[in-house]
Formats: sequence, C-alpha cells, structure tokens
Amino acid sequence: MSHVLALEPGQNRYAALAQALHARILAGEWPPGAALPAEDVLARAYGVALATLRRALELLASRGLVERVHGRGTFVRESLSGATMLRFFRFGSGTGEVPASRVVSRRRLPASAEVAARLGIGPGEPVLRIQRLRSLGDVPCLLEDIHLPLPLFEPLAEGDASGWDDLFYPMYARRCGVHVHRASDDIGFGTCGAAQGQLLGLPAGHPCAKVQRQAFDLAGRCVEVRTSLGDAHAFHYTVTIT
Amino acid sequence: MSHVLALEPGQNRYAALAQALHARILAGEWPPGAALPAEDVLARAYGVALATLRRALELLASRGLVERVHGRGTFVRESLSGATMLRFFRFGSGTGEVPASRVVSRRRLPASAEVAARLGIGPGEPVLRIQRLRSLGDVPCLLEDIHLPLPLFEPLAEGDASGWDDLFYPMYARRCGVHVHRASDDIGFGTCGAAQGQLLGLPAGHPCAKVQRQAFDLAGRCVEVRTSLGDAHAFHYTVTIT
DNA sequence: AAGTGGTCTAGACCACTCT
DNA sequence: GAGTGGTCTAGACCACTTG
Repeated sequence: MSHVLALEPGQNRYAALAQALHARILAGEWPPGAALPAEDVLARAYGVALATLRRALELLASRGLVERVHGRGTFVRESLSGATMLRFFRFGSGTGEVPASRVVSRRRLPASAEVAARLGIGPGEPVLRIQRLRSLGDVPCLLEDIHLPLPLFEPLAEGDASGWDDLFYPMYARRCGVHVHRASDDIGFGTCGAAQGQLLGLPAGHPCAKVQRQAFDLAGRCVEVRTSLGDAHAFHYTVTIT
Repeated sequence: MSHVLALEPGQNRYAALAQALHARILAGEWPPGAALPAEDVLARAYGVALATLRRALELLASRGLVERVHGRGTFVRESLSGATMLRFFRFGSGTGEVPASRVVSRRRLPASAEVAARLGIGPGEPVLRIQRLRSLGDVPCLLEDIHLPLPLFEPLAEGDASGWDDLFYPMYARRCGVHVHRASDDIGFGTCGAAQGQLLGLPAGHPCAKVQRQAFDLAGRCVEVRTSLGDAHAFHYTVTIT
C-alpha cells in the first residue's frame, strides 16, 4: 500500500506525515490499543526516510496520540486512567489508600442549558446524570456530579450500578466504546448546598473547592462533563512553571 | 578546544553531552542571555556527529535551560518574566489591564523556621521581607508576602522602593545578578487575618486562595519564597491532562 | 555573503521483546 | 532468531538573521 503526501507550501514533511497518520487514526483504521505498522513499513509506504517517519511518530507521541514501546511497537493510546479528582486533595493518612466509591443517584433527564453548552449538544437533549460519593475509610471526601450524553452511554443507563468500577474511564471504553483521551479541569471556589453538605458530612455553606471537568475523545468531542466538590481546607495543588 | 565525553555504561551519548553542557552552563561559562558556540563547532569539539549534538541541545531546550532561535543561535535562558500570580485570578473587566503595584512594607529580619526551611537556609539567618499589594484600577486584589535571603539581595534592602518595577524577576537579575529559572506554586485555600483583610478590602476571616511559591535559580537553589493571598471567589485555574 | 539553526536522506549498528 | 524501536553517523541542502 502506497500513500501520497500532500505537502502544503511551507509545511514540513514530518508534520504533513503526522497529520496524515493522525487522520487515519481518527478514521478508526487503528483503534485505541492497536499497533501501527512497523516504522520501515510506513516509511516505505510514504516514500520517506526512516528518520523522517520516526520524527512524525515522535510528534504524535508528544501530543499523547500514540505510545511508543521499545521492542514492541507503536500503539494508539487507550483511554485515560490515572486522572482521579483526588489528586487535588489531601485526605486521609497520606498513604496511597484506595478510595471507596458509591453511586448515590442515577437518572435520565434533559440537559440543562449549561450542561448542554459544556457537552456541545442541544439544550434539552437527553443525558444521564450520575451522582457519586468517594470516601476514604468511611470518611466521605468528594462528591461528583457526572453528565453523559445519552444515545452514546445507553449501556450505563440500566442495570446494576453497585458493581461499577472505581475508575470510570476504562469502564466507558469497555461498556460504551468511548475512549477518553484528554480532559480539562477548571478549578474554582464555592460553597456547598445543604444536600451536598449532608452527603459530604459538612455544614451547609461550608467553603468547598469545585473542579469542573470536560473530558474529550480522540476526535475532540466532549463526552463527559463532571463537577466535583470537596472541602476547601483539604484542597492543594502544585504547578511548576519554567 | 576539544572535550572528552564521560560515557557511563547504559547512558546515551546525547544525554552525556547534554549533561556536560549543562555543567558548563552552571559553571557560568555562558551566562544567562549569552549564546553558545555554533552547532558544528561544538560537535567537532566533542567529536560527535552534528545530529547527536543537536539532540543534546534539544534536550536542554525541552528542559528550559536554553532557547534555540533559527538563524541566530542557541542562548542560555534569562530569568522568568511572565509568571504573575494574577493568572490564578479573575479580576477586573477581563481585559488585559495592567495591575498597579505598591510596596507596603520592607524589613530585614531573621528567618522564621518555616521561611528558613523553604529557602534552604538556617533558621535565624537574615532575610528581607517585602509586603506588596497589587491592584487593578484602585481595587486591591492580591497581597504578596516575599522573603529573600539577605546577603544575596542586599541591593534591594536600601534605597527608594517606590520606583521598583512591576515585574520583580527581571529586577532581581539586573540589580542582584539573580536569575529566577523555575518556580513552583502550591495552591491552597484559607482565610485572611484582620490586617491582611484591611489591605485587601475584605472582612477578617474571609475565604482566600493562598499561593505559596518557591523560586529557584539555574543551580536549583531556592532564591525566593512568596505567599500570595486573594479573594477565593475570584480564584480559578485550568489544568489539562492527557 | 556569511553564519546560524532546521530538514531530510541512507545506512550501520544496538537494545529490547516475544516465541 | 525475527521483529520492533533507539542511537549514531556523514553529508546535502534549505530557511532564517545579520551585517
């Protein structure tokens, strides 16, 4: 199989190559987790030097689109897994304790204007709302409010929710074929309402950190919107600038 | 001038090369802002291929140690400049308004245990404490509490402080020869005291975002410790994970 | 025009993984 | 041993900046 490379004026060959491969990944030619053809095969297919093709793949790797493993191959990245909201908080003994997770409620409902805007769908379109409480050793610490667009996440709308995984993203991939590839967390401050406080074991009006997340798939569509609430005094986050 | 490359077993040539150049930069052979020798000169000096030397320089560039400019050269990075604490807050009209800056107090004093620990000096050693209020259009929004180790920052301890720059880091470089190269911001929430609230125009006990910064020079020594306080309701920050 | 970094090639050899 | 990505070389040519 031979491919022609469309070289826009002023564009590098490796950038054009990366763009071409990116498009083929989005088209589903190599699904998440699958291996791309070997370097020399791809290089011959596009008629470029090995080093040029390697540079294109390194570009895709630096963008988090593929993962390269010495001796094994180059793979399309699977969904995120290590992105828990708990990294924003200092709870418990500091040991890497595993947080328990309980689904408090689950309902179909029409998207509010705000949720629809963040999901990129029309207001009133059906979504699945999941409320979930995370605890460390019986102490509730984080309340999550999750909205999922509904035709897509139908498999989660029915059936037993008590056996769900602690990590949602791998579950989205397995049960709905949705791969979360990138997420954007917006950190802010607010107070909790009475009902929220009750679940968290905090008085109404207690200061809370509020993290609003949008999660995106490979194609850049927003597939999840999530608001997490936790005691402001337990919040901490470190940024390094250079 | 020819240089020998110490190749630890299992180490790449470009990594060793980067390490060697890093050491020469730390030693002051090329001060911040200065240009390194041209690629072919360095490559010949170390007896490596051009591509290998380029890879070493790209490594240093990715670590923020040098900056490469097409057609001009490779330069040791100068101090940070665009790292204002205001990026953590949503104040004013949202337009890129320039914040005014007023030094509220300046005093020599012995380092408290906490400040000493963060600065990496002994407790009780002399430091300069600067308190500074930043405002947007007459509205105070950010209170900064800065501690500087004192033998080093002597030039700032005396003289008129009213004409100081809005950006401190370029001033540190110009007046004290200290180049801030990296900074770590630790974000948390708390409340303000009575005196702090008075300066910020907030009631005592009002919820505040607290950003604790450590700033480091090229060699990794902590050269500044800073605590910034602002209204928690104005706080917001976005992180993207991938 | 001279000097700098950026792109691209062709090919040799090494290191890791799997079976 | 066969197949993968990682390192290194030598050299040609291009693009940008400066005098």
